[in-house]
Amino acid sequence: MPELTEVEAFAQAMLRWCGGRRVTALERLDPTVLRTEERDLTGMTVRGVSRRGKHLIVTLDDAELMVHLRMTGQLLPGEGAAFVRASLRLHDAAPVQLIDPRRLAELHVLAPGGAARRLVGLGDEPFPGPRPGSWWRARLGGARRPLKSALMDQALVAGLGNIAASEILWRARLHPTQRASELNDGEWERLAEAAEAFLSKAMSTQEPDRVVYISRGGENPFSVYQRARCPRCEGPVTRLSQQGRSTFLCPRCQPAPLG
DNA sequence: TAACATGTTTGTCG
DNA sequence: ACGACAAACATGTT
Repeated sequence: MPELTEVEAFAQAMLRWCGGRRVTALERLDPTVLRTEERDLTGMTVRGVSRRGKHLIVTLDDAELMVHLRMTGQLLPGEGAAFVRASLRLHDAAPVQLIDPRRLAELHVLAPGGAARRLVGLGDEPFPGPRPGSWWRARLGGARRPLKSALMDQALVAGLGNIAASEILWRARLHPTQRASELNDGEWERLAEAAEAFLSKAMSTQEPDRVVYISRGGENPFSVYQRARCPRCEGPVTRLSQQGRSTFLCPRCQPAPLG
């Protein structure tokens, strides 16, 4: 479900759902998602919610709750949803459910400062932007890997996933297999503008309290991801495989690099 | 039914 | 050190 913009939307929603509330219990309905438990949250008040890459961090009086939703995790206030793996019960507010059919999500209850310690090595934040072309060049330009692979490397830039990478490259008219180290300054600038445009548009699409990405049977909000035709040139969208993941591109708009 | 899935980690090999 | 690849995690969707 989530990449940077969805986690950001979840973080903002979490602040509305839990901000200033006192925790009455952290219910663990499935033992696999609760990976770390260094504190008992009972009685603590939620002081803030933030995001770092694809990690969501809830700050409490004497603890931090760090969540990674991985592929299929979601957060939703209420009770009785399908696939609830944990539930944060609150005083005078609906509980917040961690939902994850696939059970790959991670929940860490850490001592203060624990999240930052665990996130050492995570790359810099592209959002909120804008970031200039030189910013992207400084972080990705040393990689001789395909540009898409570098974009998704969380140690270089934090938060971009498989969909964002395809969408940003399409907007920038850059080919996914192009070596990152071979981009020129104009191409870095195009990447910078495309990233800013994609991230701000994806954020503006999010509705308060209804964080949605690709919804089953719903509209596809993307330009190339799982699309048949390029909305810019009407040409066919093609798919290739990189790092075992599908990359979508418009070969007309994103010409393959020479050599 | 087999292939695929918005993510990350670990191990292997070049 | 860098990078490509496969498998693993565990299960729903197409």
